[in-house]
Amino acid sequence: MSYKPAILDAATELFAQRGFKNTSIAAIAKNSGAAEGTLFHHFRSKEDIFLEVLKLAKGRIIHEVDETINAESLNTGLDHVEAVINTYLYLSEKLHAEFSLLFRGFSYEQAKADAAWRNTLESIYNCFLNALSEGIIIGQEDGSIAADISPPKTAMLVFAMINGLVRIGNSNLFPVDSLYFDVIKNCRKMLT
Amino acid sequence: MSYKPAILDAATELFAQRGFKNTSIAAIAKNSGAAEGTLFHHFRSKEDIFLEVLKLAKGRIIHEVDETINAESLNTGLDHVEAVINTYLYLSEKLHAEFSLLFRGFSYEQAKADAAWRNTLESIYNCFLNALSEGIIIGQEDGSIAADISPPKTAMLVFAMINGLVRIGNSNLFPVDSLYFDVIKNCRKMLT
DNA sequence: AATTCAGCCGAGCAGTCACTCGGTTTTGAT
DNA sequence: ATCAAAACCGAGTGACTGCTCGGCTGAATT
Repeated sequence: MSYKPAILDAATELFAQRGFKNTSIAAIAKNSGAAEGTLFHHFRSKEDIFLEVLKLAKGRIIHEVDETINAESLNTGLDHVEAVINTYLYLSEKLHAEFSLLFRGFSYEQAKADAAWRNTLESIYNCFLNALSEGIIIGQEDGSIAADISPPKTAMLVFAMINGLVRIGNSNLFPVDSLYFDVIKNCRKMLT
Repeated sequence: MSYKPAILDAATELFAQRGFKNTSIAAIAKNSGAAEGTLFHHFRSKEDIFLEVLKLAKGRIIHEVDETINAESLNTGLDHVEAVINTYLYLSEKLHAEFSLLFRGFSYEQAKADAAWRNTLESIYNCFLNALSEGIIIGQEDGSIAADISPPKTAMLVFAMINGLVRIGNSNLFPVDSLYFDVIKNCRKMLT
């Protein structure tokens, strides 16, 4: 048995809670049960650990999105879009640590200089953006969504709203749980 | 003359660009022209510097909002809401450093345990949220905005969208400048 | 039994950090 | 000119950091 999974689990939780700079190798070692030296047997550097953690998060998020959206029987394109929104809000709680990771600035700093980071982040965002965009196109074909809107642009605006809302909730300044129903209502207004 | 303003200027820029943990006292000293010891003559700690920087940002943002919104001659409540949105998008570029500060996680961590931090952040957010809310109420009275929506809830959703959009732009993953016009269009759909 | 090697350990290293402190210089009121 | 306070300086300190390295362990292979 290897400590690798335990290290990644501990690192996921700590990076999500405290961020990259505030998480020490010593803390990951302690929380995973491994010795400090063991971390560097499995990973090249602390940044390497974060990247692996982010890639795992990407896998989990994309897997859940595929699972949830494809499982539902969706009649119209509008239903499709609403299912994506609900999935995002649902996952922000179910995969709380993974989403918190995405709210940390460190990954975006890395993405500016490193393609591996950039690709991983883009994959996660595109997973939602493309699903929204496709839903809008389907809706425009079946008439449930207005024909005069741009699918990618509107997808980005819908995503900005739900992403912004969850981020505000994550900051603990204002409660946003009670707004989850209103999000759907307002998006419907934007789309029809 | 005191180095205090130069220190706050340098710190604002550095904290905005690199974040709290990645900005060293040495760097602030160098960029401001003061010696390290001088920083601790004017401020109790590095965190104290950030808090003062944040309070300055709060003052600048609130001042600009008052200036910009009150200067315009607004006919309807809907015009009022749109003016707030435009102001937010405009200020996110004009006060770029101050807004970047708000996209850094550090302040929100501090806000969890310290009322001074929490109050400062809440003031900035409420400055926009209240302006949006008031605009919606005026609009409901003059008929330019639908009567069946909740002003504070809808204000929060509009804010989540514009805040989310600017944050996505700030992350450098997707370009969002071309969406600024669509934001207004979609908000109008939500409100009427 | 012998060999091998991935996994594991933790003391130690070199570097960085926020902050202190004893002192000098500048300022401004009398 | 005197003097006290405020401003300023920068070498030094102790705590912490990511990471290395030489050696130990145990299971699999031959």
